[in-house]
This record gives sequence, structure tokens and C-alpha cells, in this order.
Amino acid sequence: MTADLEITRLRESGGKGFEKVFAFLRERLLAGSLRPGDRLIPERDLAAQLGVSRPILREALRALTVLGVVEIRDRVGTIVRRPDPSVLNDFFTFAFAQQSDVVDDVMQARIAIECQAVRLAAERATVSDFEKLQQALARIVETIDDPDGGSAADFNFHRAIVNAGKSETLIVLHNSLSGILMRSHRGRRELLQAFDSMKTYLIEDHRRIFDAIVGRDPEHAEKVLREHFAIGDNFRRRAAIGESDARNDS
Amino acid sequence: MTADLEITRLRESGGKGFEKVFAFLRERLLAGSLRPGDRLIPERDLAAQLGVSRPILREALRALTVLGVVEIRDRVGTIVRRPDPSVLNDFFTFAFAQQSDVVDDVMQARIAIECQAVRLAAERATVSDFEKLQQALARIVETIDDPDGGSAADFNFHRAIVNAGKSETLIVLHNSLSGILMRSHRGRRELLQAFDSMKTYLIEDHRRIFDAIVGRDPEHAEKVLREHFAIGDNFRRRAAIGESDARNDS
DNA sequence: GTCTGTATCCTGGTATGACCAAGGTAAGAG
DNA sequence: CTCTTACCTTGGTCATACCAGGATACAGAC
Repeated sequence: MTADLEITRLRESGGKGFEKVFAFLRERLLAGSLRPGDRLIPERDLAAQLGVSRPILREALRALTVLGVVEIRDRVGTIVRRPDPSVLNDFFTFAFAQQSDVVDDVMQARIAIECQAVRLAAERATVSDFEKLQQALARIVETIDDPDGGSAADFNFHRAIVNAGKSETLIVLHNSLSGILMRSHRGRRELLQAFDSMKTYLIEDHRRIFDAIVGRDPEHAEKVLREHFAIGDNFRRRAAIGESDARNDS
Repeated sequence: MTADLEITRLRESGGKGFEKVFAFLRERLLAGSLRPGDRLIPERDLAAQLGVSRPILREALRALTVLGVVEIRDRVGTIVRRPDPSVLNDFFTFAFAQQSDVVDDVMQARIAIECQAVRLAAERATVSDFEKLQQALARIVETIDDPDGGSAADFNFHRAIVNAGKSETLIVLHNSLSGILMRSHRGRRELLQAFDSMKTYLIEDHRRIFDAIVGRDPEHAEKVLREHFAIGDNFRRRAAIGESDARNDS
């Protein structure tokens, strides 16, 4: 009805059914002729217009669903969504999951994100952000002896930093990367807790980062955060190679 | 009939058919009980074992296909793939495409990635990387008066930096982000070219970055790169707001 | 005239069965 | 033992049918 020309042209275009339908919808979505909030015409009609059967059309719609660009609402219709970045989580998990050796590499990306975010945080953080950071900091102190709670608190603090940076993209990426890292770090946390010096380092470092943000000093904030990661990396290395040197196991 | 326990449990698990099948496969993929190279059992059989019809199963398989985790080979079967990070490109494009106001935000992420990558590059770059960087640099000089070629050369140089960082994750992210930025920056390039001072800045800055990498100085490399981005941002701002004030300035 | 309850229609969700084309493979020919 | 060939398997697609429940319009009550 609206775009018969395009559709007709599509019919002859290459592709094996699913491919052409997917390509068609993809193009429409990227080009913007289908905008968030729009409701697609019913599956039966759309399938007919595209010259494919309903199952095939549904394959394409499902595919778009997992990409987060459309939402199929039961007994309502298919509506175009503003892509929810949270699906990135799933995707990253798939993309990097199996390869355990990639963890260190993913960590590099996390460092990249956080170092940029902490700079932005130093510039953009609101009082509300300060409060959240302080709460997270307090939580780190409270849970310093609890491996599980401690790692959660640590994560929350770092997430608060990124949130304070007020960059949607950085937040999304950080979330996704954190998901991967959490999946595989489970085991190492206890190791880290074995070092006594670790505890003071954890608290001191985070406090310094917090201070730098509050002090509105992007340069210094990044510097401190980088050192924080470097030291953490050292601990990790010590724990991995020879855990004898600084072990405090009672 | 191999994994009846799991499957049976699945049957009762929540979900509306597609959901449960997708969740089932997803879990198998992530847990690693399905590894890259494995071939799934035929659709008909799998559908029967999972207690769904073939179209539904195919919806799930297609969904996994667009995520790049499996590959459906005509008349061969469904094979588990090692996820190809390049699908991230598609995904990012979808995720950030329409919202043009997000471009500046995506830029923050690109800066984050590159600043980390340039540090790694200063540490890890090989002679081969140096050569590629130098070629890219030369290309920038050559194409300094050509808007199209110039932006391509610029992009290539930055990509060479990230590649020299030898971090798969950073490379993937950078590629994806660049894709988004290229999509929407097309128009602005000419504007930038309007500034004469832009040309010298482009060449000088890139050379300084190159020198810092060759000099194996991560700290300085990041600093220079950051300045490079800041200056570029200034130009962009000038071009955007009032392009009269500093036009053809000296 | 307005409100409300109900019957109907429309929509997605799913299942079934069938047909096609071509890759794989094992049986049969040489 | 090698090569050809026919068959079986497998994904790709289609057409049809049925279900359940949201949306809605219409009819009846107030």
C-alpha cells in the first residue's frame, strides 16, 4: 500500500526468502522509513506483500527481535523499538564467552571505558552522583572481608563512576564488558582476598579515585584509576603465578 | 534421546515455545556443551525432541544466526560457529543508528578505545605496525586536499593505531564505533576541510602521535592523541556553531 | 445521551504436512 | 579397487488450520 514500488523491486532482488525479507526490513529500519513506535502491518499481510510465507516472515521478525530493533507483542502487532542497548549484553556474552583467554583482552577494553568515563565523571558528575559514589565507597569498606559482597561492592563503585560520566555509550559498553568479566572472574575473587595488603589497597585506591572526581580533576582521576587497575593486575599476576609471596592464609 | 533430562525439564520451563527453545540453545551455547564446530541434529529431530514445531525451532535457529553463533548450511546442517565479532558492526549500527544526537556520545567511546589502544600500541607495536602507521601517515599528507580521500586516510591511520595495540576486543569495538561515526559524519568532512589551519593540524598531530608510539612512550602517546581529539572537537564546534568567526583563519 | 457489557474481529503463536533442490553416501557397475 | 549412480538426508519454503486473548464496535441498560 505505502511502498509497493520498493516491495515489488524486492521481489526480484536476490536472496533466498529469509535473506531478502531480512534485508528489506533491515534497510527500512536503518534508512529510517520505519521509525521507533511504528507498527508493522499484520504478519499475514506483510508476508503476502513480500511474497513469502508467514513462517519465513516470522523468522525475519524474530531475528530482528533478538537484535532488539522490533518487538513482537502477542495479539497486538509488531512494533519498531528504539533499540535497547541491553541486548548488547547478550551479544557480547556470546561473542566473547567461550574464549577464556580473551578475558585479559576484554579487561583492556574495560580499562579504556572506565578511564574515559572517569574523566567525564570528573566534569559532569552531579551531587547525586557524588552521593552514590560515596555510598558505594562505604559499601566497599563494609564488605572488605566478604569475598562475594566485596566484589559486588567493587563492581558497583566502578559502575557508579561510569554512570557519573553520563555517556550512554560508555555505560552500555561497560555493562556489557562487566558481564563478561564477571562470568569468568568468579573464581579469582577469593584469591585476591587472600592478600592482606589487598584490602588496604582496595579502600585507599577507591577513595583516591572518589576524591579526584569530587575534586573535578579529570587528569588526576584517570591517573589514579589507571594505577588502580595496574595494581590490581599485579595482585592478579602474583596470585596466578606464585601465590606464596604475600599469602595470608589463616 | 540423548539428553532427555534436560529437555524434559525444559518442556515445563516457562516460555512460549520460541522463548524456551531459544533459551535452551542459548544456555547450551554459553555453557559450552555446544562448541564451535559441532553440528546440531537435524531440524526435524531437534524440533521433535524439544517438543516444538519445525517453524518455531527455525525461528530460534535464525535468531542465533543473526547473532553469529550458529551457521545454517543449506542441505548440510546447523553448525555452531565461533562468533564472528564483525556482526557487532551490524548490531551497533542498529543500536545507535537513528539517534543522530548520540554521535557525540559515541565519539566519547571511540576516544576511550583509541586512547587505551595507543597506550598498548606504544608497548606492543611491531616493526610491521610502524610501517603501516608510516604509510597511513604518508597517505594523510598526500590526500590533505581531498575531502573524501582525506577522511579515509585519517580513518586508516587511527585504525592502524588500534591494530597496533594488538587487542582483539579494542579492535572490534573500534571498528564498530567507527562504522557508526562514518555513517553520520559524511557531511561534516567538507566543513572541516574549509579551515586552512585544519590541514597543518591534521598532519602535525598525526605525526606527533606516530612519534610517540615509535618512541615507546604510552603516557605521552595518549596525551598527544587526547589533544588531537580535543582540537578536532574544537574545529567541529566552530564549524557547527558559527563557521564565520574562524574561517580560513591563519 | 452516556455508560457498560458482550460478541466479534483481528493479531500473533503454533502445529502439521507437504514439496523441492542439492549435498552425502553407500550400493552397484566396471 | 575405482568410479558412477541412485537414494536418503537436510535445509528452505509454503499453505493451511486452529487457538487464545487484546481491541473494538455495537447493543442494551441506566
